[in-house]
Amino acid sequence: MLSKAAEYAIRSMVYIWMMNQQGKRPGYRTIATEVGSPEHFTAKVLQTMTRHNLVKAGKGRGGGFYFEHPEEELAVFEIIKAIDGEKFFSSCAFGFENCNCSNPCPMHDEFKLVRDNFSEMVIKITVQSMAAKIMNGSASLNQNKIVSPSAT
Amino acid sequence: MLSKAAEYAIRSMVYIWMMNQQGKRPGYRTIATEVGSPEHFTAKVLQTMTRHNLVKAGKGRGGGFYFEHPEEELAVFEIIKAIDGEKFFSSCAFGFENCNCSNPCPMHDEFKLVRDNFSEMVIKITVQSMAAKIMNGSASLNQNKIVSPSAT
DNA sequence: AGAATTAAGGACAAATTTATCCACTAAACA
DNA sequence: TGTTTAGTGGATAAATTTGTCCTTAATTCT
Repeated sequence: MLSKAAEYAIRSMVYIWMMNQQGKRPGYRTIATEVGSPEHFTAKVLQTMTRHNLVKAGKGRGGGFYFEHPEEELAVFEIIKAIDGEKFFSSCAFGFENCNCSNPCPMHDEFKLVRDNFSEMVIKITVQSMAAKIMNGSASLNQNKIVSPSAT
Repeated sequence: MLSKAAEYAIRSMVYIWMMNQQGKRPGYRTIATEVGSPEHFTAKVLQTMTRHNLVKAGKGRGGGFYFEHPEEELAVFEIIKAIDGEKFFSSCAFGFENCNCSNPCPMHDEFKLVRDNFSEMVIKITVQSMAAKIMNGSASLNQNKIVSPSAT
């Protein structure tokens, strides 16, 4: 499971990208509200994003977050690495510090498959591909925003 | 990534099973030393195991931990569930509380594959299958116990 | 029964992650 | 230049996970 920080980062980045498409640069308050994350913690997480140059931040009036090159695909992989480092992609289910083929834990081979599977997934999924799903209605950005047709 | 508690639990259970095969019932002190986990925390983790009836504990002299039915395969799945609950098997990478096919997050389909992959893995891997690997030398129980042929 | 041994359980402490607050800086605009 | 707006960075707090300690209960052996 990803950390809360990583989850918020991913959601925020998708939201920023979508708003940029509409010519808007959302601030962290708006972002937090829209993706359903704690405001100040989201600000911190976005600082990490800007420090890693995954997104730009403009200060002052008319500022907010934006992608310098929105057409360049940004993989979830990069976001996770910026927040949590590489640990997800090299961790051992048995808890070995240095689990590898030459000194494997008893789950190494099998767990490596799962891990590599996960890596492939987060490399393949991008901010753009997620935004596309949200925009065509096949996925949502914020769970609290369910549009129930039979709501009272 | 699993919690430390889950990692220690898995390692401990394999160790207990292997010692039982030799007619021994290790105590938590021995277990902690042998699997390289913090002594008292390991005791706590083993309490969880006994409460879930995954292993038995005998008090007093000659006591220690043991499997009542060592021939019954015990999947890692059961150990993880006892420690961390089901969250690993239903969690959402995007952070949705209730992510499902009818209201999916933008990573749902892909992440579900990874998750199911992981579930299959931990159902397939058992205490016995891991012990077998350790006993035939194709895996180790404790990373610090590397037997280097060229050691000084 | 008494001593020794071993797990159980509760209280507590340290470390990490998650979350909040505030003073500061940079930018835009009047 | 001054005011407003918006991100930055440091300090702090709350919550959770990880780890320790100590007393009690159960069991065995003498």
